[in-house]
Amino acid sequence: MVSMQKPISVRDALSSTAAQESASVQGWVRTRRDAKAFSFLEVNDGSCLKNLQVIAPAGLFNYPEVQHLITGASVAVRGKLVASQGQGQKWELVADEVRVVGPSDATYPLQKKGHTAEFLREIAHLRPRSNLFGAIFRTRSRLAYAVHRFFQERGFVYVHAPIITGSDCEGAGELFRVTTLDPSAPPKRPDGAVDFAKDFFARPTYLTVSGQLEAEAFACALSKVYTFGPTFRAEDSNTSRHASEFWMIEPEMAFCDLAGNMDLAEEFVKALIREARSTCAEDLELFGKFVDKDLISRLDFVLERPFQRVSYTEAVKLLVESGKTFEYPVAYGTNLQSEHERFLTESVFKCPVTVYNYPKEIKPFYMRLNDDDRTVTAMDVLVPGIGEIVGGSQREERLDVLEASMRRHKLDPKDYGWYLDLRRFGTVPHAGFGLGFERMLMFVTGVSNIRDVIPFARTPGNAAF
RNA sequence: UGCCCGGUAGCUCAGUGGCAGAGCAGGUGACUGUUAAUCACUUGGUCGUAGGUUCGAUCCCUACCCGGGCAGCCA
Repeated sequence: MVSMQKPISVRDALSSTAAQESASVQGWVRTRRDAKAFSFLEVNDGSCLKNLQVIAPAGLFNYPEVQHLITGASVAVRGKLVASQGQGQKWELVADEVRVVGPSDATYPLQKKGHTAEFLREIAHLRPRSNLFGAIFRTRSRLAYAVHRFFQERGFVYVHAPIITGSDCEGAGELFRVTTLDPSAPPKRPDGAVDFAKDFFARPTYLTVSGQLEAEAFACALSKVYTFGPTFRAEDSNTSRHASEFWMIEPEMAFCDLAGNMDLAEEFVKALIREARSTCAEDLELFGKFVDKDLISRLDFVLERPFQRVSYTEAVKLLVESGKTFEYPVAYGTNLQSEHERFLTESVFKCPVTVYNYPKEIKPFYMRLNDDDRTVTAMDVLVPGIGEIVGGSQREERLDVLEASMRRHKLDPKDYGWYLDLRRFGTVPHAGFGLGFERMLMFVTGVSNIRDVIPFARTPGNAAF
C-alpha cells in the first residue's frame, strides 16, 4: 500500500478525458487472456458495470504469478492510462506494477459465463461481484437516495418509526415476537399463561409491520412526514414478491385527502423511475438486455402517461364486462385477486392503475369512511408484472366514526388510546400510503424475484448469511 | 400453507431398467492486441436423502429434504 498512489475508481478511469502518466486502480479480476508479450486483465471494482482492461507486460517481475491470476482474485495495479489500441474500450491501463492482493482458485464459484439467479442466490455473499447483481445494488442505492431527495425537496420530515412495537393489532399480517424470555422455561402466571410482564419491555412486543400509526402522530404535528425503514411480516408467504424483511416508504400528510394522496403516489413512482433512467442508464441497459427486453420502453411509457384511476366499483364492472373467465369469479364486495389486478393493469389499461374507494368490509379500520357509508378511501397502485406496489388511504379523522370502525373490526378502542388522542385534540384530515421499496426496484430493474433485489433476503425457512 | 415442475461433474443441461455424457469452468500445451478469444489434450460423479419393487434402479413407486413457478396473506 505504501508504494501505491491514491487509487482511482474504474469508473473514473474509464471516463477519463485524457491519458494519465500514472494511475492506480484496485479491484477484482473478472477474466484474464494471454497475448504474446503480455496478459489482458479485466478488473472490476463495482464502481460501474464495465471492467477496466489492464495490460500486464511479460516484463513484470511477477509475470508468472500474474499469468496464474484467475477470476475472483483481487489486485492493485499501477501504470499508464492510455487510449486503447483495441476495440471495445476507450481507455486501458498499461501496468508498471500488478500486485496480487488476494489470490483466487479453481473453487471460486463465479465464472465469466452467465449464471442463473437461482444459483447466485445460494452464494449471496459473492453475487454482488456479478454484473447483474452489481447493477441491481447500485440501482438500489441510487433509488434509496432518490427517495430522500424526493421528500426532502418537498418539505417532508424524515421520521424514524420504531422497529420494536408493542402493538399487535396493526392489522397488516403476522408479527415476529421480540422477547428475552427463555423459550424453554418462560415465567408463568397463576393461570398458566406466559407472564409477559416479566419480559424485557414488561409487555409483549413485536417487530413492526408498519410505521403508519406512528407516522400519523408525527404528521399531526409536522404536517408532512415520511418513514423509510425495514418492515417485518411473519407470514408464511412463498412467492416471488414477498419477503419476511423488506423496506417500506410511508409518507403521511396532514390536511390531505384521497386525491392528494393519489397524486403524490403517482408523482413519487414516476420520480423514482425518472431517477433510474437518468442516473443508472448503463445498469438499466444491462437489465433491458438480459432481464427484460421491454423494460426501457415500458419505463418510458409509464413516465409519459398519467396513471389510470378507477374506483373499485368501476374496476369490478370492467372485469365483469370483459367477458374473461377468471379462476376466481369477480364480485362486488370481495378482494380483487392477483389475476384480476394483473388483467386490469396488463390487459385493460397496459399501464399503472390506481384503484380507489373499496368496500369498507375488506379494508382495515383506520381508512376513512366515505359518505356513501359503503366504501372507504383506500387506494392501491397496481403495476404490470408485479401487482400492488402502493397501498394507502385517507385516514379516519372523526373520533366517533373511528371508534365505530374499530368495534366493527372487533378491536377494542381502549387498546388505541394514543391513536385516538390524535382525533381528540386538533384532528385534521390526513392521508398516506406505503410503497414497497423492493417491489419498486423489481419494477425498475425488471427483476422478477424479490429475493434478487435485497442484499441478503429473509424468507420463510431462509436466513442464511 | 395448498397445487404444479424440478434436483445427474464447480456451472448449464442431455440421457438410459443393464459399464455415467456434452458444453463451459479448472489444468497442460499451441496460437494470439485479446475482449464470453481460438485450437488440441486433460482432471473432475454418493445421479438430493432414506426406504421399496426388481436378477439388476440414476431411471419405476413412497416418504422426506432442497430449489423454482403459481395461489392465498400484502408492500
